[in-house]
Amino acid sequence: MSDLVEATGLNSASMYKEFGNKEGLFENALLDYQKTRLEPYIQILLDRPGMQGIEAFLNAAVSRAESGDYQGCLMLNTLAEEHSVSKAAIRRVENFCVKLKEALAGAIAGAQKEGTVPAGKDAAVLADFIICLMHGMVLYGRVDSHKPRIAAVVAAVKGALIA
Amino acid sequence: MSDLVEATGLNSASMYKEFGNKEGLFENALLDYQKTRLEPYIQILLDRPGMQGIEAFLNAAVSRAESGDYQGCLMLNTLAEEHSVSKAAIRRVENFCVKLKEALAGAIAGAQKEGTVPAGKDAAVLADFIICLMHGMVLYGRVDSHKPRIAAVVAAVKGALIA
DNA sequence: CTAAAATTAAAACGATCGTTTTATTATTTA
DNA sequence: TAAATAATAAAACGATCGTTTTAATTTTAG
Repeated sequence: MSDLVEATGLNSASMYKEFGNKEGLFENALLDYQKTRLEPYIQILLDRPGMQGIEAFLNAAVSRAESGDYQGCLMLNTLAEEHSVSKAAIRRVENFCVKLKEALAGAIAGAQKEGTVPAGKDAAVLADFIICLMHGMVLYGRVDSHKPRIAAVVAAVKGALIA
Repeated sequence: MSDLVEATGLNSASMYKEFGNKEGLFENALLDYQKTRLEPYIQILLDRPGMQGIEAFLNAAVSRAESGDYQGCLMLNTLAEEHSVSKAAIRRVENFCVKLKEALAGAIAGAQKEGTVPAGKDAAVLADFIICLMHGMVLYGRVDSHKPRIAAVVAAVKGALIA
């Protein structure tokens, strides 16, 4: 909170009046982050539910992670530090993951209708696989710069989809 | 520290005498965890550097994660909560990941000599891919029970290896 | 312009945390 | 057994943290 007071120039009393407490403020920030930063990526999948949308989604996520000012994903960092955030914040992460998984599974199902993904595959399993890899990139990416790894991982995702 | 005093029945002064401070104690615990809990899995890869060893490694990791008393991996949870542990602890995680990656890449190279993995693949990239997925399972597994997912992810790993 | 409401700065609060100290008790060593 | 060493319980420390209060200042409304 003292960091926020310093960084925002706001008064602590003002923030407590607006958000109730530290947890409320964080939950509010996390929701805003989801709506403004993350849901546009989901929208790509909803707008183009097929292989084209999936590729656009992956490319957008990758170029985001590769951009110079990328500081990490607030949503997944919240999950990583699960035990020091509120239950409501974790529920928000879960809610987001479900949303993403549904959008991805829908796009994969669309790709199956197009014929770009084999019909025999389970779209939900593939979606989980992709999300699992994205989580892995967040966590394993902390070990050292994951930038050289991203391309290989994306290639693996596409390979898993079409193989 | 107060939790440890309660849980161990030891005196705080004794712990400070033995380990210096909280960080030192944690680093010691993490090293012990690596040596006793994690390195046996690496040893599987070193003992049998081929597809057989890789499968044994994956099966061991999976059955560990699926066992009822599994509480999560201290090594990867340390990475997840990066900002609240010491730099030395993070260095330990990095050191471990490098060790694991080398063992995995060596086993994959062995599998390539056997012919069970296509010779054209980059063993280091495949190793990174597997480790990335394991990290993902740790993090994404927090969203809800990942047990139903594990089998699918392992299948994806094997598919990526032999495809 | 004046009164009410909101915002601010700054201090203070109680709680917790990592750590140290003190005095006592148990263990080892010679 | 006596002396030295180690371990213990318990209190106390300074620092930090989330939060509230107080009093002054600014903004808004009538």
